[in-house]
Amino acid sequence: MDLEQSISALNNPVRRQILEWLKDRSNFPPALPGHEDLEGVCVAYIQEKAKLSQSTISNYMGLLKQVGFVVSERHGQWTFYRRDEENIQAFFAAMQDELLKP
Amino acid sequence: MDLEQSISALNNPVRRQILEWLKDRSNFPPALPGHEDLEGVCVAYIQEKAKLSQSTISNYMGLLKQVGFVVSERHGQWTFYRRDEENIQAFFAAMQDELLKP
DNA sequence: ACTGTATATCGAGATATCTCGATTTATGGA
DNA sequence: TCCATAAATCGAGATATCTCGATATACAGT
Repeated sequence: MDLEQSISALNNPVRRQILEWLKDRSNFPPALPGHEDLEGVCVAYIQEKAKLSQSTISNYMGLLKQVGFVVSERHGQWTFYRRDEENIQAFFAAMQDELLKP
Repeated sequence: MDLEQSISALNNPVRRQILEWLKDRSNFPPALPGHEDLEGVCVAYIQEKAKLSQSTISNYMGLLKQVGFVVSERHGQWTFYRRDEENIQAFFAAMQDELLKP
């Protein structure tokens, strides 16, 4: 749990927005045939919604993954990203521990 | 409550450290004669502890004030800063509202 | 093996943040 | 009024972040 990097990862409105979107799979288009039972969302769907370049979104997802806010799973040519609720909560716990009194 | 700016303000280890220090007045030297009953800590004390330049710390305190994490009170030539617990908690509430599921 | 699609990585220009020293402003005391 | 001290503001160089297009890699189907 690297607070420094975690805060940095959240210090960007699009990355925060992506984390919000990932709360609910239905924020994205339906899964392609064969992907129905896979958790997570592929990069292309996220990119389409965020309207930033593919490389930017891939980079963003890498950052979010690095600090543990999301996990990725590769299936064929697709990488599926989903939130890691436990780590997100751990971040809040650490943050509050540092910043809230006492 | 501007989340964007608030996160930005926290995206710096020294500023977070200052907020931690301000939890407890005893992290700083004793108040000067005449200041004993004033809440908060003057910029010079914070600067001394943070070991950064006067202008940097003044700037930092300005940022923290702008997002409401601290309030300032002027007494003579001194500006005393102290935490605004209510706003800090409001920040966490907003943050959790945006980032925690559901 | 070849082609096409999805993602990751690289390199770079534009923009923002960090931090400083110098200067300015505000205040208090002699 | 003049000087000293505390804090705020200004201007700038160094460093980091943002975001892109181009390229590389991984995989699937023909």
